[in-house]
Amino acid sequence: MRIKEGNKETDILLAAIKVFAETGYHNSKMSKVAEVAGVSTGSLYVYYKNKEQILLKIFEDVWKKLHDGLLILVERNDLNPIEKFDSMIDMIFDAFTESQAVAIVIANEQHHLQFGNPEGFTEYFEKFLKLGERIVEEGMKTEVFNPNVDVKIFRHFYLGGFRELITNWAVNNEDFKLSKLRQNIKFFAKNGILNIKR
Amino acid sequence: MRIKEGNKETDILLAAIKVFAETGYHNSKMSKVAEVAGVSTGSLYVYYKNKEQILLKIFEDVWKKLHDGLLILVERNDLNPIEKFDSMIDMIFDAFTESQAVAIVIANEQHHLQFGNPEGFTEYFEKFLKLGERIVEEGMKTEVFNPNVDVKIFRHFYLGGFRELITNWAVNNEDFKLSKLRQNIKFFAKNGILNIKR
Amino acid sequence: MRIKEGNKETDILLAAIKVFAETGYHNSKMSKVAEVAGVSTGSLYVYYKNKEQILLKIFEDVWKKLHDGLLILVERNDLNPIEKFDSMIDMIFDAFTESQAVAIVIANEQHHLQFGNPEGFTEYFEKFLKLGERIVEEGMKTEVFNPNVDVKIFRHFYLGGFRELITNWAVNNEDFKLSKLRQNIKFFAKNGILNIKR
Amino acid sequence: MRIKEGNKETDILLAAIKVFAETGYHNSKMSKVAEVAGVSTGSLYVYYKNKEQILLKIFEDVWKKLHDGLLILVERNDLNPIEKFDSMIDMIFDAFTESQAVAIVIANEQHHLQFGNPEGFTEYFEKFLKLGERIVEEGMKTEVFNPNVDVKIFRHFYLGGFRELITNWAVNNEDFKLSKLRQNIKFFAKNGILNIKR
DNA sequence: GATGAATGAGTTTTCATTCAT
DNA sequence: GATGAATGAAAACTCATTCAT
Repeated sequence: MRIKEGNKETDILLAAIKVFAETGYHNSKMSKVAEVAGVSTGSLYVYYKNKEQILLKIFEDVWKKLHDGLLILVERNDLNPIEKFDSMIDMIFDAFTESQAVAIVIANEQHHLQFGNPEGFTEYFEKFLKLGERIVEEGMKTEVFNPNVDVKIFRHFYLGGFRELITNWAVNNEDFKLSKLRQNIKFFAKNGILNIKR
Repeated sequence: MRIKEGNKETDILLAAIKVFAETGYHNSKMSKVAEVAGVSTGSLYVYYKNKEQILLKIFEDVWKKLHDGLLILVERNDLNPIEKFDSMIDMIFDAFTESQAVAIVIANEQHHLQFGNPEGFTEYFEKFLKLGERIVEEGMKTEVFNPNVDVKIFRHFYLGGFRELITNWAVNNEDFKLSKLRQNIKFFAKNGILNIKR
Repeated sequence: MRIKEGNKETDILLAAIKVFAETGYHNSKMSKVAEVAGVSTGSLYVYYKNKEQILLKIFEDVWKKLHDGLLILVERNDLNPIEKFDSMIDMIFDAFTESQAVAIVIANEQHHLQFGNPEGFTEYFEKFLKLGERIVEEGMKTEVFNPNVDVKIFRHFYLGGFRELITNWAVNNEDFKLSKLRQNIKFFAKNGILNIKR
Repeated sequence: MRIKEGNKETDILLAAIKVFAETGYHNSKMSKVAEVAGVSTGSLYVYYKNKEQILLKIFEDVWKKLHDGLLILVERNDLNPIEKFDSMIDMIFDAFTESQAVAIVIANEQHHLQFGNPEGFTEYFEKFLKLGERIVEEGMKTEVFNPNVDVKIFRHFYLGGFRELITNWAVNNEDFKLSKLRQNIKFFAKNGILNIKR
């Protein structure tokens, strides 16, 4: 019997992330996940009810981590809204650049999962978005952010932009330098493309 | 449920868009596409080599149309870069809001297709992006757009934002008014979120 | 492509009866049913939704046939209750001795199916029993049958006896001569139920 | 849900009877048996070689007990054949009504086991039947039972009737009163077999 | 003896694709 | 070109059984 140093539940999750990122969820075989995890196919089902539950767990972990981080950020009194906004972007940035594979899986499967499985999809995603909105709304109150902007539209827009960018980085990571990416994203979000002289 | 235009090739494509949008490409059955198109399953294979070719054709059509439109726009002499930029956004906006089903399919399957099938994926997508870059670069030369911005990063970012927004509109179309959406997108792209007094 | 003279739906059913009788429903593989039927496994699912539906169809056919036959018998005016009772026994007898395999399947799987699947189980079984009760009750009215007997108990008892006997015949058919079996069953049944004045 | 008698071997057997009766042998999981017995799955295999052996043990116990009881009955000199016959029916009746779960398991699985596993099946069943035959044959010699009846046919018939009735009682026990059932069965049996001079 | 995590062979079912008509 | 019955490879999932602890 094979003895792994690690924890099987985690091994399986990491293997699934890798395999799903490489082949896409629907084209990934459970047998491949088992092989990469170094366990039998049966063991997959000891830890996860089925294939979809593994995918849902990947999302749960990511969005919970981001949610928890953002929750702390939101409640800090020592930062002004712009600083919070920048920190938020850093946080998301770090979360997705930490693992390219996770970034790819999130980018590829979020829609399928979110809209095809509304009940099962992690609550943390929506909560995370709400926290992001709060930061923006705080900034609107102090008028550092434009109060005429629709927050919901803004959040979708920037999250989508973010996601696209990170995925492209994850797939073709030689194309972008991360530091430049991070800097550009912050700049776009705040200033747009117009060349305003200030 | 039957979509009947008289032309089988088109009927099949429209049926596929509808079915793929509803169920997702991987969960859609060819037999369902045939049923909706009002043809036999055998006929599907008279007009398309296989399931994936139908999906590729959907993308080909969308991106070719956008590319062709943008090509004309780029070469107009009567518009300044900002006007061209606005027109470009309108064009993309119209393309995706014309058919919610197409918008959903594009949003859901672009990654799978683009990265899982690099050879077969339509050349018009990349060409379309290049044309968009040209408009931005023109604006940079005349310094109405910020020349320090990385064009590639910018294009991914805004396209991603766009996509996310449109998909959410397509899925939950009661949430957003299209006119407001269009106006907000233009505004974000150009001005960002900061409340600059000008 | 194999061309069978017969009808595939019937071929599959006959094959299933044979295989289920030999191995028992739960130990029978669909691949074996397909092989015996001379079709591919896929074809099984063209004609039947799943394995259980095949089993249910076997029961449906048997009990419907018996029900339909008994319905005609019940309504005949030219026979007295004893004659009807004898004819009923002949009818059941013929139905089960016609195909040993069917007899075995019925004997082995009726309980599982009937109590494990109350909604899906054929209505004809219960209707058939009701018709049998009517014949007995008619005989009770004219007092050729003992009116103190509980008809429901009687019907279960004799049907169970019948079933057991036929199954044993089907499995070990050298042990019993059919004619003797038939004669004995009639004798038991009537001498048990007849209201003999002593 | 836990059945705890202190003796693991017995706990497991009782749990298996309960689970097999509820779900049917083939649909019952060993893990469920272990859970109900309040032991680990591993312990199941300490006391029984495999799943089938548990089932066989259930049958062994029932038929051995009936055999042993009938053996004593057969050899009594103080009872005439009719009294022995009545006592036999009471004995069988008591055995099966004592535990509804056992009755259901016997009814559902006897055929599978008996014919699918002729070597492993308990010898006591056949011995029990032989003893029953002896009682009937004794009665035939003294001509209280009809000597023209085939004893083997008779035994199958009445045992089958019995089984069917008891199972229906076990599944739907509100339908029949046990005392009435017992009385009816005795009546059917005797009035079918008695050699009445008319 | 007791445990229960791990196994992996085994089975049903699905569905894109084919091809004889 | 049009059909749709037939195919069969593929894959998710199950669960009795084992065995290191």
